[in-house]
Amino acid sequence: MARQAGVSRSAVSRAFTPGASVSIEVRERVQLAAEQLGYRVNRLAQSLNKSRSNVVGLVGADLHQPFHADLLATLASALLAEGFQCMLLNATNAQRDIGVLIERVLEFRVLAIVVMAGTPPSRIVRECRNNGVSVIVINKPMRGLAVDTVVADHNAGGRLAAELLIKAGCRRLAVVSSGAKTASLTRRLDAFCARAAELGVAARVWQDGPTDYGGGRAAALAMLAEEPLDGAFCVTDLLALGFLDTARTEFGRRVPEDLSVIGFDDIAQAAWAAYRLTTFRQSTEALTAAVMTMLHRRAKTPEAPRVFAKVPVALVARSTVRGLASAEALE
Amino acid sequence: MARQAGVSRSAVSRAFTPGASVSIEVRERVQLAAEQLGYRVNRLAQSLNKSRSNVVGLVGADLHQPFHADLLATLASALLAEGFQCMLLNATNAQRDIGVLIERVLEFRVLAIVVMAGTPPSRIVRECRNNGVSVIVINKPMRGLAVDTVVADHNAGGRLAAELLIKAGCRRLAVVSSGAKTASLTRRLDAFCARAAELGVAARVWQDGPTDYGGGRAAALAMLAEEPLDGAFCVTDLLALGFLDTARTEFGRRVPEDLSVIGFDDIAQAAWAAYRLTTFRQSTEALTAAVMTMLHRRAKTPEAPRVFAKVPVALVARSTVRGLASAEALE
DNA sequence: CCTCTAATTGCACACGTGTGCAATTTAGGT
DNA sequence: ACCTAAATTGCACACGTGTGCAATTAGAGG
Repeated sequence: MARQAGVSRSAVSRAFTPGASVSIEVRERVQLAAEQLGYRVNRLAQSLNKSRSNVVGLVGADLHQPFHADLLATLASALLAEGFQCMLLNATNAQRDIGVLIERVLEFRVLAIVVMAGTPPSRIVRECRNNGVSVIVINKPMRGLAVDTVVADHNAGGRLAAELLIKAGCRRLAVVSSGAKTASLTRRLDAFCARAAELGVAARVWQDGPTDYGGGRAAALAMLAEEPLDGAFCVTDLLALGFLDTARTEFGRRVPEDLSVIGFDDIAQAAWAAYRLTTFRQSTEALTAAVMTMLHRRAKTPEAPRVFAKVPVALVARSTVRGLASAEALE
Repeated sequence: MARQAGVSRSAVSRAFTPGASVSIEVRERVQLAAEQLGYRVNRLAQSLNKSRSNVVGLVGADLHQPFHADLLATLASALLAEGFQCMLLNATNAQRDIGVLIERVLEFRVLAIVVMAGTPPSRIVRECRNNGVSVIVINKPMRGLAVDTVVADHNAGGRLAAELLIKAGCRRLAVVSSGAKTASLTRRLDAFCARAAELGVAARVWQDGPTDYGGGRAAALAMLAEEPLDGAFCVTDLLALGFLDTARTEFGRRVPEDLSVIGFDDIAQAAWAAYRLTTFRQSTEALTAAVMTMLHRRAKTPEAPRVFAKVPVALVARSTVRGLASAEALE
């Protein structure tokens, strides 16, 4: 390659380095030769040399869930647009799994790791820090660990959900969650219960099964058979859709006349005509933007103190809460 | 590191190479030292040395669509389970976009590239071949290019859909597709039309808008206003769900009494109680398995002739075709 | 034409690993 | 105890790139 262009290897390197000291004549000669030979800079060698690559590890789970898929999509697009590469790690099993996956990606001297779901073992996180790999965690506050964190405002969502249902006249409330007691899910649940209690209404709590359509269905089957609920806050849209479908199909409940339902996330399916679910929008764009900001900040000042960003959620009023019309814009 | 264990650098390398010639004593000593120092083999250097990494590039698009997300999830899991790493490239825009993304990942000397959606420019494909990067394309037969291909049997699905609708008594048929005239979509559409024509029934063709819920909705709004269709084959579940919802909500059609609907893919939402859509299952597991087989074959014999695998689709009979009960198992 | 400065270029080293080759140690058989 | 074969180990090179340092060239000013 250097021979083909009639210059030294250094010249080639400089020709591909923006802002390096090369004459335009040499640069053109090199680029011509590269064109002919199909030459392409070797990122492996490059990264090896500076002992840091431009690869970002994306740790995810449950990609088959719409919200997770959306988050992955917007995050990956943003990273690619800014010149990073994405290494995908989708954990399937447990805690242990996610640890070994991160260890594998560390072998590539990644620039950073973004945790979209699941909890990385703190031993691993510390090891990342020692190796200069910044860690950014989404929707999971990790106490005492030196990681940048971005969370949606689950608390505000949960509280507002309680207010809306009670304002709609519901007095027999339930909150539907899953057996996977994730930080974000628990937060939504607790906020709802706390606010409902403040307003003098008790809420039945369901925490069992998977965090998906089937989980919501199971909750409805179990609870609606026992008592006549008139308001349910499901901590996830998937749970809400399963709950809603089952309430209608198996118990003949009319929504929102007999039963009001609120979800969380605002996945695409929530807007479908069969549901028109009232829910809270957790903006993947906003989360992604916060992540990108943190990434750049870390790149500039690696030793900066950890950052905590909170992204607001927005009520999307559709047709599953009694007396709350679509047109209404509550903040 | 070598010093810490009191051995040569070569010994360290061999200690981490399965089957290399090392005494167990040295291997243990090295592993102990590695533990203490937090040493981790550098894949960049390793790959640079053998001028080939164990990274597979995954080219996708429209990750927010359930089927694509599912395919990505199962594919990534399988690759990770076998020790590969996944680099995610989700193309957002056009043809051009996908080309530059692949070029970027080629700089990492990837082992292979799996195209899950979109059409890679043939110039790039040829370049991959020259660099010993195997290319595997899913659901898009590329004529004259040296790529391994795996496709689902869109043809069989389309034909069977026509037979089922006609057997159910439908005579005013429509087939709903989108403006994105993808190979797989076109294949399903053509097969449906051909079989319907063989059976003496004409089908109105809709090819416009995006390939999602909104596209199906638009199709329903336009067609049902004009003529009283009694059977529709939507080439994608998302299209089908949008079509079905709109037919019910906006036109008061009862499904399947007034109108029979068949989809394609069998995404999770198709099984939901609000829809119970009759569709064809395109198994992401089967597609993934075929890809893995091809990957191994290429790794063993790089110069082997191109392979073409066809994965069968299975009818999932639910409740949107008249007279076709869920229990029925039509092969 | 000379001198001083700035720009360009080449050399050589470092990054961390795998492996062929030769040297050394170990085991095994009599 | 000795000889032969096998196993183990170290040395040195290669992979492709970035960069400090020195050398060379170009340019400008007098």
